[in-house]
Amino acid sequence: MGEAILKRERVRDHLLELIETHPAGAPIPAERVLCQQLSVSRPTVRSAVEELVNTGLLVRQHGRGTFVARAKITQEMVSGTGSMSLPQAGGTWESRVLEHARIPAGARVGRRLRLSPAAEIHYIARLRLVDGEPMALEYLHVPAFVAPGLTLHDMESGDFYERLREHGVHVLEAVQSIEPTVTNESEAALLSVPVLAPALLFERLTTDAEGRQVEYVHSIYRGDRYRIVSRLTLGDSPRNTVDVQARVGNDPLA
Amino acid sequence: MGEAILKRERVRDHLLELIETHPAGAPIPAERVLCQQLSVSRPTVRSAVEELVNTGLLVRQHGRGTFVARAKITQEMVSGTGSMSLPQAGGTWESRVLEHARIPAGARVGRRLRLSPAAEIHYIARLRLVDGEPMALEYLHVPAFVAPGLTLHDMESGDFYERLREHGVHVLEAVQSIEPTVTNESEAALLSVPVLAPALLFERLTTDAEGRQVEYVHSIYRGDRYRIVSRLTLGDSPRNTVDVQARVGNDPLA
DNA sequence: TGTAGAAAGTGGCATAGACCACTTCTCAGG
DNA sequence: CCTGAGAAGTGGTCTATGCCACTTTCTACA
Repeated sequence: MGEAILKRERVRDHLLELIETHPAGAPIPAERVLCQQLSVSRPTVRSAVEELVNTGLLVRQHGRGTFVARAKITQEMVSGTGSMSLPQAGGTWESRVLEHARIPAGARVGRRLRLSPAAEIHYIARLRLVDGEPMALEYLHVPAFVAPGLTLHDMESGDFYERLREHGVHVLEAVQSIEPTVTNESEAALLSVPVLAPALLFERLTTDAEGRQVEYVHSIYRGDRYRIVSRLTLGDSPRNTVDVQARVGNDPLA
Repeated sequence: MGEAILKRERVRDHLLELIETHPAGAPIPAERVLCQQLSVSRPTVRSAVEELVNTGLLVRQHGRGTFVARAKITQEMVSGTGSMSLPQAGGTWESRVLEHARIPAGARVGRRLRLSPAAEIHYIARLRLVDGEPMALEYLHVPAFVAPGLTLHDMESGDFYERLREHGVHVLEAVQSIEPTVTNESEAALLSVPVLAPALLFERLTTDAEGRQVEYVHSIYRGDRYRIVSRLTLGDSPRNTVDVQARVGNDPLA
């Protein structure tokens, strides 16, 4: 086991050296070149490269080449107490509303929001993009009583939480669940990734100072672009933060 | 894009059907058989199977065959307030102590525990196994003042938190960070997985009722065996839970 | 009757080659 | 000077084939 008998491992180790000695965004030799250098076949090289692409260390681009993945950017999604900012990474975020309706909560959402299934809620599904590239799907559910006159524009704009505060709703946040998952067909289509691509699912239940559930969010984030770090720090100053480390953009060059 | 032109995708879809129609643990046709049935080459079949193995839907066993992965078992790791149980999944857990010492906290750990770098702590590194199979690495750091007379046996046994309570330390728990990572060389060796295998890293900082940090834990869990679901529920009854969904054992049969 | 060994079936690794799709660059023609 | 066509280079997919390693089963011998 000590020696690297497998050619595939030998190739992988060679690639790891290249990755360590090259700056982010630098190209590595073409697959056919690596074949000659290491005296292995192309499928073997491709297999090794694929492994490192899956772990996020390399990036492949069709007619261009293979590159060392760029460093990840840390962004803060939720910060401080009672104030929330929308996730923003090193790029231009925009939202595209896919669906918007005022509907009964239903069993699943009603249970989470502690409403009867017949209670009315605002429902909005939106696609979030960075620099025009799909990044996440968000499904928001807000009880109608929280914001009776909520408009589409209110939910679309980043000022949603400020609007709530104007209504006397002081939000406290609870990240309820974060888990790795894979995309289903519709999610894959909307996010422009393959079916079964790794993704991150989170459910967030937002509570106000009086213990009322004021928002339930269900999100699917592209796993090839995001890493989740969830922090809950108790102690002197209560504070919840969720950092999303994102690698943004297809351009491997700085 | 609508049609499945790629053979690889056709094979994958066929496999997904098999997975849905077969119970967990059931074998799927041999690779060479699938080649004939679907009129594709073996590398193509292998590529599709590999994708589903990576996403955890299939399990391969060398001389035996390929099987539908068994359902995941949900286990509760932390439950209730002020009481903590060690993670236990559908199997026999045991701990193997790798290292144990009373040492200065150092800069990194000291900062987390709010101690001076020179302050003494108990340090213990242990390997956790399920049914004899390595599952996780845990690195515990406990300030010496919390439990002056702490013995190796205390830390090894599951009664650690009860022991603390006897000392008048009422623990409150905060899951600080959960993130996907990959194994480095030493971790891979200890966990019996390949280098760069997917893994879950968490850091846990335990705080008592007076706001003192009483424990800092740094853990590496095998990503091929675990899924993390972190829950923080505010509301009527404050309660933190962390569920670990584990698939245990190599035996795909019930 | 019991056991050792062969045989068959499985996944694991690797090769050589072909063709396609996409990107970039170059160079000739306007 | 600009533009467009083509060449060259890249990764993407697939085939056909061979051999190895591991597991299970069955057979033949003691």
